[in-house]
Amino acid sequence: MSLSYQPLMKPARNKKKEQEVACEGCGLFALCRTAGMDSPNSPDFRRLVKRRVPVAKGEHLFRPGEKLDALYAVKSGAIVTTPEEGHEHGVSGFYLPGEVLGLEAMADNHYRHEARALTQTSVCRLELDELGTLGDRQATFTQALMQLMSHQLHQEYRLFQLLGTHSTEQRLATFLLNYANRLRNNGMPYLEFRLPMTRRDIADYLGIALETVSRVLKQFQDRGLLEVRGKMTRICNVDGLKSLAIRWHGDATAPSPHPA
Amino acid sequence: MSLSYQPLMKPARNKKKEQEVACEGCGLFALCRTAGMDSPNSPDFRRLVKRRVPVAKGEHLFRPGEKLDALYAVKSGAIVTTPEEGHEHGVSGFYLPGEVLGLEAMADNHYRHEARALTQTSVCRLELDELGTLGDRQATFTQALMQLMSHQLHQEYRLFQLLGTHSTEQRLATFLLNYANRLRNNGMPYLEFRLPMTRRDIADYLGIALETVSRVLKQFQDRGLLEVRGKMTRICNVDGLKSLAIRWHGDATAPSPHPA
DNA sequence: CCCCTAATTTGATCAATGTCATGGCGGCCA
DNA sequence: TGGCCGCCATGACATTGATCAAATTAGGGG
Repeated sequence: MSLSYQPLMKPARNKKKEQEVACEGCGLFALCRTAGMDSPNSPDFRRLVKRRVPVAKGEHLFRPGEKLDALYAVKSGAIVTTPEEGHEHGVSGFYLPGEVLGLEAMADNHYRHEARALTQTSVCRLELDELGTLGDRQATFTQALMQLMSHQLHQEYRLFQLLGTHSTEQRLATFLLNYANRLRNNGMPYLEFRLPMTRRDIADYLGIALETVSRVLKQFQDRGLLEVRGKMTRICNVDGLKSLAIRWHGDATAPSPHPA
Repeated sequence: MSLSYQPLMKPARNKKKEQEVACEGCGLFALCRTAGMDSPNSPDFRRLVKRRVPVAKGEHLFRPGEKLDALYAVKSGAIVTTPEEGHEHGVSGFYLPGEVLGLEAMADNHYRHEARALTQTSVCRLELDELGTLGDRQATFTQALMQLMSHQLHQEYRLFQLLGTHSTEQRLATFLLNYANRLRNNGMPYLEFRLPMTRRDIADYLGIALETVSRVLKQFQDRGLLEVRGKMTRICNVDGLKSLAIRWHGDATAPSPHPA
């Protein structure tokens, strides 16, 4: 492997400009477009979609049991969700720029999870109350929403396999590749990045002990697959990692979070 | 515990009359109703919904990559699905009467899994090609479909937690309770039942070794929680099992597979 | 009813990984 | 800049559960 690497730096101390995903790469794009994105400043559209709403680190998007009022798409930063009741097994998902939260709430109009910002984050809010104003575009909208849901459903099935059945090494390798690919889907740097969540979050998400996360990362590093310094992470040997990861049906590339 | 139990019998040798779920308990009910169930013999409805299609044991409903043409609801019997590629980690889901298959295929109009009958089974087929004939009921239909998908999405999130993070004992206890509750939702006997899948299927589904399934079941039996004889299973101590299972948000009752 | 095959049970062994304990580092605030 | 607190790394140890091997049982077809 090439040795032109810079050493992994501490994350910049200054206000880092957060990478923001373009609308075209966002899971809500099909919905926004239907909702009138062609004229993003029209009153109709602005009522339906609140763009770039800032969410401070640690702040909540929604909590379990709250009434569903909007779907969210992460624009920059990251969101973590934890399941309803017990904090016992903490983390049900990480949401990166372009990814959509809230779909599972549509069954009964109440959010199921707690959604919290892992860092300074901005999101777009799609106001479901305002759907009535869509008129004859509503059918198209519903169609797009359904595809989005079906897609997310399928993602779940796959993650599901991941967690149930595999070694810690496989889980972590898959997690890292999946993470990298999701960054890449947004046109962000994906071989060197900051993992915004704690080791404990990762451990809970993958269903392993947090010490094991540390150890396996270290081991990956010793094998030259990775460089890790705290939350900063660089993937040095993609193929090596891929060979450890669970074959994600044919390649290790995560599909983009938006359908079609 | 009461001792009025009959010993667990071998499943009857004679053609057992399969328990069939009523339409009202079926996940497709909202869709069928919209599609014109009020006159179930009308040509329109009969074109849209094929009822009680028999599927022989081992026969396939669909295979990965096939074009999505219909949603299925299990009417009696059981279906197992296995993920697309590798038979390596075999089982992604079991579907009991009233439960719906195929939703995850709507993202790109191709089935993702292989769906196979575990026993003599009958299903209802909802023909998606015929949706055009719905006319102005289509919006209602789409709405119901979306709720169904959201619900299933949420189910996935929960299973997900189950598999990732818990001991074999917890997984198996949760699996059994979940199974029992799904039977109960259909008004079927739910404390004594036949598990139609093999130990290997269960093991793959839960992400543990098949020998472990045997051992833990044995151990449950020794503790008086269960009686097991081959595939026949009787839950003797529900509360005991519940105390072992993962707290399935507040109670161990599985929600019915259909929304609202 | 018997036989054959596949499913299941059971036992022995051991590697993987969780748990507990401790020390160090880093980020954040005054 | 210094100190504090929470996150992280690492070591020792315990335990779970996978693997390998083999005996037993069940059930479907002739």
